[in-house]
Amino acid sequence: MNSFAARLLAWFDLYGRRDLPWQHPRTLYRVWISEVMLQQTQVRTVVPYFERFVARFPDLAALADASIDEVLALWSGLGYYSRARNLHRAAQLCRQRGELPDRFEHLLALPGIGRSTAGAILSQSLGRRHAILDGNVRRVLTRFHCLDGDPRSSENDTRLWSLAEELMPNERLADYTQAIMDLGATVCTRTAPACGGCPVRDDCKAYQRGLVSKYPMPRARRERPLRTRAFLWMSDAQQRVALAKRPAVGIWGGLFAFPDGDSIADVCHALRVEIPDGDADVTMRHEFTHFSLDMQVWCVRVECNAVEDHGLSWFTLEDALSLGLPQPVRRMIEDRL
DNA sequence: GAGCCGTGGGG
DNA sequence: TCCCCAAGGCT
Repeated sequence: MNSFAARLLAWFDLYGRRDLPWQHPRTLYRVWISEVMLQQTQVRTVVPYFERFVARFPDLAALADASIDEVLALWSGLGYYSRARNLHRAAQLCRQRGELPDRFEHLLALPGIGRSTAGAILSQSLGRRHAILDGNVRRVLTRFHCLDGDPRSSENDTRLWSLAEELMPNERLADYTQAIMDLGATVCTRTAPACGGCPVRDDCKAYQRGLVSKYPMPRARRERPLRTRAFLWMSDAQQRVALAKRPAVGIWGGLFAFPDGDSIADVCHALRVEIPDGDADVTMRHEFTHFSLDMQVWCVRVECNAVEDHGLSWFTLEDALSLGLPQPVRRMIEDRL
């Protein structure tokens, strides 16, 4: 075994994380769910979602047989909702077999599973020898080799994948995969890395050169445009709220939200509702990765039979909270309760 | 291949 | 307040 892997595994035996919920039991299905939830999402955020999800869908058949609305409801608040739709689709594709495929190429062919996630699933659940390249590994190896430039560039991407493959041992692959992620998450952190506790610092080029804080170099930054969108919160006499299911593609795909449009006049015209006077009753800024959204919300009282047949459904506020809702919509409804 | 897709937390 | 980005993948 190469010394990198040996030192990392020895460190893992002392300091690695072994109490994560998807490690007990560490089945193909549960690791799959966890890996998809963990895409671009921190462990702390995922844990409660994972617990609820596998309690409701304990196996692949349960997930495949569920409705997409129920799947999205359990995903509500976690973000990147195409992950939930892909998870559901993949479960249905594997429904007849009753289990996920255990071959890398077949796993990779499923929606929502890329090279890194396929490798993580097989190495962690079955101990197969596949590398991963997530944000943690990317940061660790970028420092270890002092890779210059944007760590997400295609050039560095190719380098990092081959480095990840080279450093991989031939045994204890489940532990190794967990170990290199744990190192990135707990020692080789983005800010204030704890190099004093790093098992491979003697061979780390950035540490040797005193340049740990310089790596990874900043990504090419792109500006975040501001968009404005009008939302209409309609209440009827029983305090119920009208929500529309959003199209599957685009932001908040498949979730329930207040009907929206470029302007409040557009929204009201489409619903044949009288346009309210004045400015929005509530304005809130919601931040996405690639744009900021000013949500302008007008609240109106209407008779529910006046706006039916426009793809809207009426819910009590309590019932609405059990739907798949965008987080800001959930917050607004919670505040009103 | 560059843009799209959520949300939360740290500094 | 603002910037960064986290167990990435899809188009």
